Amino acid sequence: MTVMRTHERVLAQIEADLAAGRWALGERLPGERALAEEIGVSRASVREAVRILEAAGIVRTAVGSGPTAGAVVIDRPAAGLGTAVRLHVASGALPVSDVVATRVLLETWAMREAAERVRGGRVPGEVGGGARGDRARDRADDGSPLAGARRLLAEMEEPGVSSLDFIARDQDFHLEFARIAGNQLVEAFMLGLRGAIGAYVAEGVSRLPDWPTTSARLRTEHRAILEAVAAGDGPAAERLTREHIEGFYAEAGLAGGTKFTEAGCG
Amino acid sequence: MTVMRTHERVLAQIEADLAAGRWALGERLPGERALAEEIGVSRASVREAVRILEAAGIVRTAVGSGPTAGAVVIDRPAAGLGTAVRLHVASGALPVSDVVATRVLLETWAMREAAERVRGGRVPGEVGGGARGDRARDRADDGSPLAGARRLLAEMEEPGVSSLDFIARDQDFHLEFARIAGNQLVEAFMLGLRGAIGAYVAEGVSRLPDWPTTSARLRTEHRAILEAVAAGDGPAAERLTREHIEGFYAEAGLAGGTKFTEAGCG
DNA sequence: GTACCCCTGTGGTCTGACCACATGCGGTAC
DNA sequence: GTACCGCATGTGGTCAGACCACAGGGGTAC
Repeated sequence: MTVMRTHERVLAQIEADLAAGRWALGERLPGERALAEEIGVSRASVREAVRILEAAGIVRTAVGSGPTAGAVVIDRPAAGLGTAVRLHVASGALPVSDVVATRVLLETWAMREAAERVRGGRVPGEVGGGARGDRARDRADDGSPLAGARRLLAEMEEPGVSSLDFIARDQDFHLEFARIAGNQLVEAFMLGLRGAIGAYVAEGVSRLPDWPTTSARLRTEHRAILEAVAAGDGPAAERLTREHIEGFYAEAGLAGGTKFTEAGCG
Repeated sequence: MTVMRTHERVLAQIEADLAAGRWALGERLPGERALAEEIGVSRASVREAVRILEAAGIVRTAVGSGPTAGAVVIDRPAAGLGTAVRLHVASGALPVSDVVATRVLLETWAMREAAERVRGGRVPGEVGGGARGDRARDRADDGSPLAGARRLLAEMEEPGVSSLDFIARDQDFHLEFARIAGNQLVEAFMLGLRGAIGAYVAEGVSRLPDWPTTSARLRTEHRAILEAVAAGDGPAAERLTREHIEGFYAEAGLAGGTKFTEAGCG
């Protein structure tokens, strides 16, 4: 039995308190000084534990005074997953192709699941996942679970939209179906992967020979995917999504979908 | 533009150096004091950055002297992913049911991909993934890519094997196919999920009414999966795996997720 | 040649201090 | 009574310096 380091003891204590429900989402942890005295360690050790919590997306810290200051319990699993993936890609041990292949795997699953849920009427509500609050979801809900996706699609089809704006809407479009699929972990992981390979995607876009043509094709594919989901056709949604993503990465020069195609997942 | 905090600057600097290949796998970072002076910050800030790297599975730290001491660059993405998932489950924002569903998703993909790769003869080598070294893989290689899986299967079928040993072999059995599938990120994520819900699985096993009967069924299912992979039958491997995992969680009372969360976190 | 011991460098931890910041209270001017 | 202003307060952020335990390696005594 090895002796725990001090910051590990602090982390374990906080984790246990979290599991016991000591703090709800949005509530504040005690101050670093108070926490240090409570556990009987130095403030530096508490800070190291808080750093890990922050990197994992469990808390966010802010200076100052008032209810928004201090270490607030949040829920951003994507932050932690994305950080870990990004660092491993940077260290060179994790190939980008594996990251892309994993993204394809998750996205195709999410799209198929979303279609099945639309058909079965089991679409989660807007706030069903709790106060995730990663971004304002202020779309006007016309009653359809696909209203958000349709709005993003319309924004992507506006004339004169920049490639950066297009990519951002594109990613939100994909993420919207992950939300509909109703698995928070998959949604978070997709968001994390997106952050980890965002730089590579942007670089790939800059190398595209003809962006207007590419974006037009992407718009057509998006609409086909949306209609497949709306029709509840899971297999079609999955196939279209796989072709959509692999086609983009192939055109952008990021080989990664090839292996997946050969695997015949679909 | 917000000003980066000091430990974030340190982390960004180290990440850039990692991406530039300043340190290879197994090499040591400069000492904390040297790093602090090099970047022009205090040692405390360097330590906070190192904590994040350590939690992400990028480095491991050790005291003392010699080549093994200090912050050594490693490659354990599962550590970071598992930590983040585990903390979010502890905070109550991430339902165990989502974690289980994600595990099913990844495992069925890996099993299908493994089958396709076996058929195509594209099985990665033993050390293809680099010095991950999560566990000794000392099986005698008889030339078949499934030798490791067969050995684990044989160990699970030995008379008198304890339930804990069985579960450990079971998880290694599943992980073996993730390795064959050749996606390091999927393999790492499966390992991380396993760590995050390991305690819940152990508890579920203890509640099983009849372990000998259950384990006998699991052995039969394992053998069927192995043969499907060996035959290169991806769809069959995927179907058998899904039934295998979902059947186990259902029998262990974890299918609902909600009930299980109450049992584990209450 | 061997066994021992101390020197050195590592991370681990603590203490105490100061800073920047955001809030909210209380005083003040009108 | 109201509106405004400024400082007290508590927060995280950062730093400097110190001491400790630990593991290795080289020098020394035999």
